[in-house]
Amino acid sequence: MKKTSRKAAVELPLNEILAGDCIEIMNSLPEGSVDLIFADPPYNLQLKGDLHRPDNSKVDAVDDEWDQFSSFAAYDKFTKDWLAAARRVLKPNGAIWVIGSYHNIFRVGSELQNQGFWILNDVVWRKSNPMPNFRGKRLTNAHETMIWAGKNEDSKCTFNYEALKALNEGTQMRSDWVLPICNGGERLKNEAGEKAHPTQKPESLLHRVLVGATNPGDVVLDPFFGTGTTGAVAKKLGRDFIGIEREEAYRKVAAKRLSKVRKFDKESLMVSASKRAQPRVPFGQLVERGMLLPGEELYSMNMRHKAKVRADGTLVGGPDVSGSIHQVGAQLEGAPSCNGWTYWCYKKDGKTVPIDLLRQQIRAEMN
Amino acid sequence: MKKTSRKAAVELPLNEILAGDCIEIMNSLPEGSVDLIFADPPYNLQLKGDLHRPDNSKVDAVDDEWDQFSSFAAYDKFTKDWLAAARRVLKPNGAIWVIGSYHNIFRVGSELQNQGFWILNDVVWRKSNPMPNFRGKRLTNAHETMIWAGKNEDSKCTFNYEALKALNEGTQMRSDWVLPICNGGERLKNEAGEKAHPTQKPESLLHRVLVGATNPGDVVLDPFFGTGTTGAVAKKLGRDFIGIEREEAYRKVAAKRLSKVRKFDKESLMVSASKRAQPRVPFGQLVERGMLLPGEELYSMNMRHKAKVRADGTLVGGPDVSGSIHQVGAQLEGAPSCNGWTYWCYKKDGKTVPIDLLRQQIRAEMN
DNA sequence: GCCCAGAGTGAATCCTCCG
DNA sequence: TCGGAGGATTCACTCTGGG
Repeated sequence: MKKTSRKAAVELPLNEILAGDCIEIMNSLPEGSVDLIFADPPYNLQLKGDLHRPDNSKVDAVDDEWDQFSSFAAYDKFTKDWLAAARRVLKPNGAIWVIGSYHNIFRVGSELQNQGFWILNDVVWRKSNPMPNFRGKRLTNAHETMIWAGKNEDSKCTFNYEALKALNEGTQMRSDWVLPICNGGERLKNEAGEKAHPTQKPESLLHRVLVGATNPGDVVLDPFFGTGTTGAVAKKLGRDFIGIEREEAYRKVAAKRLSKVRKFDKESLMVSASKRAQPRVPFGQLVERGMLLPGEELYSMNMRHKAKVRADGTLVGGPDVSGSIHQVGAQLEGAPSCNGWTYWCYKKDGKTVPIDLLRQQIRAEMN
Repeated sequence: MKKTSRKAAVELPLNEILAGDCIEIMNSLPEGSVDLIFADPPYNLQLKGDLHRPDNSKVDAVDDEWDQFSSFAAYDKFTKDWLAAARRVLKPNGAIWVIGSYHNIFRVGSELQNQGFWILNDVVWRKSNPMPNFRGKRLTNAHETMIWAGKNEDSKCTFNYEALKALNEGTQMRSDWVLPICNGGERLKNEAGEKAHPTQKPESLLHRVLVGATNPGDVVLDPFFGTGTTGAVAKKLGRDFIGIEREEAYRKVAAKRLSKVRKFDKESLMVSASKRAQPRVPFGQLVERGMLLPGEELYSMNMRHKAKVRADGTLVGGPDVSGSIHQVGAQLEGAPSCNGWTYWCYKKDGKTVPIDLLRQQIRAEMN
């Protein structure tokens, strides 16, 4: 761990719910100290009158005071201010996720781009059990949109490709996620038995976000903490969280919820890693260690080319064709690049085997 | 039919492809004369270097001159101008559909709202066969977003609720549509056998839009006509169209295409109706949804082996034994393959129950 | 004519370390 | 900071050609 991050960690109020306005509080936190922000800002819903189901029961609409904005201009100013404060507390390689609906997400997305955030993906949360459209005047509003953006164009954001691929049973995770809405036992109730928050997000959604975009020990900030879904999942997954919430009622519910959450054991938090994380093995080492001999011939995967190993770990593939395993492979194939480890094979007991097997052998010994 | 609409219909250049800049041409058309606009504007992709597939083949990038803008400001001005012209030609109860990706859709959506359009839904086109993310650095970009908006807040826009419900096998049409991308025989080629347009949209998509948002005899305008998918589907469905296209090559391809289209040609309908598949449930979803917890132990059917669940939906069955439920099962049994769904059980109230039960639960929810 | 293996391809903001 | 080299990375579908 680097000294700077250790220092920041000491100053940060970790695993707490901070009371107050998120813009003021974020501005009071040290600059560049947070790995990830997950934000579920007010949606600026402009509902006209009450909405009734066909049986005349009233739909419990999102009409709380905090969700009323007089105009797009006011909402835009609010968005601009909290995004700027959020950007300030992010580490240079930090990222942000914002969730919204068509009422607000276009304003948010535009402002993200205006401030220099770099959009990595927009992600659709496809609700498997949405509320139907009772009036039959529109399509069933069955999804919400999340924007995933880096602090800058060149931010090296965390992306656990292999872990998300594993979550999706071996094929790349797509930008559309099918997950149920939060209800049943997971949906928090207040003392009166009503839902404690109008837009509580499901933990499954946050699980995927945090597994994919953070590592254990990372600091995750949620400026609109609500009932604390972000904090609950962060705690379970061994990430630190900072929650900011203005409403006392929500803070109370969230605090109670978090006190009951336990972290998963360490082994289960390990996640499938990519090859990129493994130590580099120079091809020359195979020759030095006698696994391949100078003068020995290698064959291309497709058996169309061959090349000879030299004592210094380079290959010769013909007149004027020599260099690293990658360079010679690329040159023979007329390709811009080539992974020599998977391209070249050697003869072993009459069979042709990729040289990558020898690298794996060395890597195994290193553990 | 009202007198005004009869008059406008006479003056309008119906079922033609107009050559030139869409802003100028729209401004030359009579005000308030069009029922629906479908627009597929440039996305402003801002691609940098080349991209290669893992097999070293080069991805044919969308690098056409018409998609180049010098800045967000330039793109915003373009958006503002064409949307204003579009709004002028719309009837008071007219509506617009705009399709885009995260590169441009937030700019478009904001400007729609700024000009007074009233968003009715955002609709996600979930591609059943998208291009993967070849470098494994992001999520597969598997969807595009359409915005459906009325000219005003109080526009009475056409919405054929029952027709869409029928297209969706009797249940309300949702805001996410699963449809394949345009390829195969539908994809138009030029004389050289290359794709005639880099971003041709599938007819199935337009079929749903026009069935849901127009009536026979309505006038549909497409200011970025391209190869004329909007016109082709409009003609099949007995709607009138107005196409505007700047590039002569596209106009020629579109004209040829349209000459072959016959009214009530039902091909595109078949595609959208027939696309139904048993949803795949990844094991990882059981973990995300908290049906199984990271750290929890699973037991083999025969009770000879056990394994621990990890946060990314993989199992650990011992040192150097980890991977999917299927892989770990196969490895522990020394078998070439294994159906993890029926092989693994979990403890529930003291009894061991196959995890497949949990999958069935999820599938049941999806219907 | 049928089947199967292999090649081709799609709106994409797609690498990282070391010197 | 920049340039060069190492080397990691793909899903669903269509079409073509050979047997």
